[in-house]
Amino acid sequence: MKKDKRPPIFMTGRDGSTWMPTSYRTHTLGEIARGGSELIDTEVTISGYAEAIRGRGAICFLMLRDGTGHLQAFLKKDNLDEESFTNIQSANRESTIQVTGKVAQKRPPKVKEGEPTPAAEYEVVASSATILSAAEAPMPMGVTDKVNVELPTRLDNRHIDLRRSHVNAIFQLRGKILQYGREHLVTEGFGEMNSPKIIASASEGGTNLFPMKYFETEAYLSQSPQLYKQLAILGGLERVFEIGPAFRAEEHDTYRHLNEFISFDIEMAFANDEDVMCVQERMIHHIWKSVAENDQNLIDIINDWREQQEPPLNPITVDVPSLPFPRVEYSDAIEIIQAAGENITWGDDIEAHHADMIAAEYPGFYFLPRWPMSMKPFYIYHNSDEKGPGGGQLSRGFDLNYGRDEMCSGGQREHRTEILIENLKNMGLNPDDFSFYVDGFRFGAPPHAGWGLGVARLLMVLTGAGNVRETVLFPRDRRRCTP
RNA sequence: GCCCCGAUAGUGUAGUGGCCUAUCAUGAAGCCCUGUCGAGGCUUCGACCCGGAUUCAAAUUCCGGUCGGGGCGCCA
Repeated sequence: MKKDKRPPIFMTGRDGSTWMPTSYRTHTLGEIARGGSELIDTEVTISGYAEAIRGRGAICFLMLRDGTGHLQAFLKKDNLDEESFTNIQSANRESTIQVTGKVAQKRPPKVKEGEPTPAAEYEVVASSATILSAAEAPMPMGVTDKVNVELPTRLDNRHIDLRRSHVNAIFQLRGKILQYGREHLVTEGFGEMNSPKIIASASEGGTNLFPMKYFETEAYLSQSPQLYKQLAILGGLERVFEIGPAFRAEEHDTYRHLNEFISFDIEMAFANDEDVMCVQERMIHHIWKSVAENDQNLIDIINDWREQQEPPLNPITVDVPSLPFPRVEYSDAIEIIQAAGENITWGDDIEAHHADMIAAEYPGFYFLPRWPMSMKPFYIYHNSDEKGPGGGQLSRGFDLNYGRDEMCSGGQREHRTEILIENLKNMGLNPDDFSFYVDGFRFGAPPHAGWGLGVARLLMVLTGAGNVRETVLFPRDRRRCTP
């Protein structure tokens, strides 16, 4: 490609980041669209997807889209060779096209008398143009068409669905959530780790695992990094986090469950449940605050789309939650649900429709600490003097909810070996099966706590998505294993 | 595992036994116009999931199948 004559100025990416010019473009579309006045008469090379190709005469308007925005290229038959002109003019939408030409201000549209003239817009007047890759027609689904496309069709064609601005924005925001989350944990001294996803046995019990063949023996896909995070803590890493997949072989089919999901986990030594709840609320606060400060453009893109729906959806807003988040202890939650007229007793699970009742009093994020020990896994800690109203043993396990939906569960972990073994027995598990884990506690173990947060569910809250499949690029559910 | 629901052009839909040679939008093909502005105008193309049954007549009713959707249960 043509070498840019500019000194090394960097392209501007979509979020103010610097993108180095590449062999296929000297500028991004967003850069020219936003900073066109500085670039007038500059020769540029741009590349993108053809979003609309209009004009069948001696002129052609080519609307291009790349990862940073949209820009029109103006092609005039006289200005470039006839073959390229004809090819572009008859190209299908979504073909990828490269254009070289000079930046110019667009001719202002005709406005009715009395109406204000719109802000100046820019375009590239093509001197040459090439189809990099021709798109076939028709598309399996439209990118800019106004027809609604159903989720299964979108997921079957996710690579095309992702070209739609609001879908693209959701996944850019996902990256931001992880970035800001990491950023925050690092400032609190956490280090990133990875645990194995191939495991020899059910690490916790309680959920169905996907069996797999590991050479000659049977193995499973990991349901959670839980036990390995703890082993890292026992080994003295003090503060760790992991962002990685978890697999559950449950045949559920709801808007919030998937069989493969990304869990954002932490584990922290010399800490209890309250300590790690504080880490979590500070982290979520940091994520929301950072999105509000830096990424309103992505929220705006989603809102543009929501406004165009029929009927229009309410705009989403990034409301930075105030600290601390409410703590609604399990026993109090049961009372709230009972007061709402529901037949529930201490020891019952709090289901989604129950959570609605709590959410009515505590909109937004709230913690549900101090669940009954009987409802929590064997590795959750308890103080024997902490009892519920009927005398039931309380645990130091907690959930984080947003509205009706569980975002996270966590707790202080049992670090006392004898009690750990007792818990396993009480829950009908054989301690011998967990020796690799239990033995870790025999040689000194710090009290510790941690949690696991569903990234896609958090992204649902941030983007207003009504289905977790919206916030996972290639979701794996009961029926879907492709693409 | 349980309970509902659905399947019509590439996409999204209308359709409740004959008016269906199947609606509309979007799309695609072509033409006209045009420095266009989610451009506009005209023409054309393109579909009833599969098998069986009822009926003079089935996209429409019934049975079976396949595929899919929603909810619940289950689920650190």
